[in-house]
Amino acid sequence: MMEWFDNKQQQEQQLQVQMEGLYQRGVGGVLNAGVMTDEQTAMLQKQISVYATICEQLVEMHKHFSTKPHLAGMRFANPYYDPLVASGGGHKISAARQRWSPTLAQLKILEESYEQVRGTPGKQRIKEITTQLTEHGQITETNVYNWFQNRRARAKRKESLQIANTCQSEMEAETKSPQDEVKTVEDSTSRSENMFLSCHDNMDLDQLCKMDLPETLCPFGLLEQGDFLG
Amino acid sequence: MMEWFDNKQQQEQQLQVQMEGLYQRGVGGVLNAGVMTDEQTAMLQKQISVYATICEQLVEMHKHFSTKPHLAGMRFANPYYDPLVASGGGHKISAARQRWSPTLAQLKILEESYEQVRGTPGKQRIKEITTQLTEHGQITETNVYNWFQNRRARAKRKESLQIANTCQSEMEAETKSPQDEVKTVEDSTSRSENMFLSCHDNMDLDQLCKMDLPETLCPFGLLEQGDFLG
DNA sequence: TTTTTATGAATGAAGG
DNA sequence: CCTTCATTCATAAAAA
Repeated sequence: MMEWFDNKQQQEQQLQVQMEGLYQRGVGGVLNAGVMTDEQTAMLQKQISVYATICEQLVEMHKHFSTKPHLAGMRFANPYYDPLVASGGGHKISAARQRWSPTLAQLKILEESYEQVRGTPGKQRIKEITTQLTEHGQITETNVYNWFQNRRARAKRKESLQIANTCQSEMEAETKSPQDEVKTVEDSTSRSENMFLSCHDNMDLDQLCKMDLPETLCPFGLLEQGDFLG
Repeated sequence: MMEWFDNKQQQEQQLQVQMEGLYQRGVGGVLNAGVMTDEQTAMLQKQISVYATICEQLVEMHKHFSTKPHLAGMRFANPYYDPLVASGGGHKISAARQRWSPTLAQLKILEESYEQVRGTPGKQRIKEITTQLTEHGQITETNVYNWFQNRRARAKRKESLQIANTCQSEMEAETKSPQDEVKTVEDSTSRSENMFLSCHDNMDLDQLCKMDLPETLCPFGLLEQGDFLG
């Protein structure tokens, strides 16, 4: 793992050096009658190939997500997400997306409603509550629906966790039931596990490479699948 | 901010690895050219700029992508189907995921099929699609069936909510309670639609073009917005 | 800051 | 078909 990183840095340096000659000629926007060595040319080819390959993936992803109806329709519902509008300033996209969060007044009503109808929220009931909560802030039926879903699910989970813990306490440190272990570490494990897996996800390119794409982007051809493994 | 940088470096590492692979393989064709004309060099610079710019976007996109195994492909979430692991022999990482999740290629096909047949796919059609999708990853007919069921149901629900929500937003635009300040950001425009946005929206290519990124990848600098057309 | 927690939201699957 | 549940993802808020 570490030697791989060092190797990477070494290559980066090498790449940097090779680029310098080119860069000097290219500064200022006007090209002098410079001559590139074979090495430099090869380096450029490699770089373009790499870029092209990754770009092909990006194009596919973008195409794919653009064809999602619910996403496509959403884009123009919010001016901030409209490319034509958003291009005005150097805004950050991340700042724009903000998930709903109940106000204190809303939360109070929600909790009361949850106590009343312990079981099913009911579709009509959702509408009622939503209408009521609208007076205390922005809210949608989806928000209410999700809130009840999560509220019930997490109450249930907490309860089962409680039982599991008491059982475990009674048994002391004798034998740990596999069930307890699963439930205890469930949430905390998921994140780190995903982080670990994400490293592999970076190299999950074969699926994307299978998709047919125009070859106009790169004159040197695209990378083969085996090339990613080194 | 910091996590973005880390992710960026991670992506760079991946890039280097890919380049290394290419380097070892060697690039045929133009390698022995020797001298390039200014026109060719300019073309190369332009091309690299284009690729680098898009790749920078990919880096940003990766931040959202890498933590979603179900989008990147389930085979890495399930070691059994990972070629790298499976071919390596008895090398288990952890308990495999129990729930099916479509790979990116599968999703693409599914969405296309969904667009084609708006109604119920039919048992025979399901079989066809399943067979087709098998080439892109582990999948069963039940998975396909469920996917279509959910896809249809949620599209329907979202549509109805969409209408109700826009009407609600219009009515709320005039009477804004001070409680809303908690949720509102710098833009005064009503954006209750944000609640419906998924993380996929961050991957919008148009949006990613707006982001400012370091110039480490490309020695010729990144393209401006208008440069994509030329 | 960085890490942890709480929670809104997305989604595969099951029940009716 | 529709609803509901269980799990997971992602992020805002809180803690360290």
